[in-house]
Amino acid sequence: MRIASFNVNGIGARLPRLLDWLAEAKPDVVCLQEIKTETARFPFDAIEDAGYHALVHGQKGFNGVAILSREPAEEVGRTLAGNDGDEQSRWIEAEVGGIHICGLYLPNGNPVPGPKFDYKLDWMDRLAARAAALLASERPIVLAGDWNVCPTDHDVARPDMMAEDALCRPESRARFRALVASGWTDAIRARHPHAEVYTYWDYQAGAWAKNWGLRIDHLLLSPAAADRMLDAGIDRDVRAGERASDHVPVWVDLAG
DNA sequence: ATGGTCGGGAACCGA
Repeated sequence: MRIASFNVNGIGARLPRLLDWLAEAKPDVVCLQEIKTETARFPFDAIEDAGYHALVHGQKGFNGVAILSREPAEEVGRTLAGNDGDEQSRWIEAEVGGIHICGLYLPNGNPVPGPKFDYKLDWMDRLAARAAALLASERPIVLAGDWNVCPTDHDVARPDMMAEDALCRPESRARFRALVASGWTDAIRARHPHAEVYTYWDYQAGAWAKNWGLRIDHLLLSPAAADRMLDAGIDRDVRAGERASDHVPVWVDLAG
């Protein structure tokens, strides 16, 4: 069972690229981030024609997440507890094929310091609380998405340029590290412990051509899911396509 | 050197 995550950066502009990738990669489940559209405007017909069901938590213009799946998914929720005033569409949870899937789009948090960074750190604390509750279930769980956290300097091409960025700040990294230490497996890093792996290259300044990338899209596995991991990787070639997203898909294969 | 490039949606904001 292949479970993937892909920040498409606008489903409207990216639909042809997404359909190409679905046909080629044939994932069983895909968490999408930054669809940047209202739920009602999601291209359900095109996704269904491609063979996928869709659970969509949209938002006009910004954010927005979805879970695509070959077999129907049962939605569990679309809010991350802990802030009733949070209007941003960044979370969706579902059961698919015996796996508990959480699709997340973690706040960027720039500039630092400021209210956006405070929101990011608070969001990470809320995520940690939900993750702890899920972990206690001892079920196979995947936390999949754009985490907007670059876990270590090994995960960024130009750590000197990014040192003050919210994606690399110690406050962000400490929360990510604590989450992993609480019992989750960072699937990509577990399968590629020493390799240079990036999942995002900025549109600006020729970052792709210079391979100035970041690893910020992650798949965290509960122990029951990690026990079933066969492989994990990224589809790097997607970044080179016409009208590409600035992120590439990441995926994990679980036995069964 | 404070740029450089996208998407959404119609002037900028967010990344």
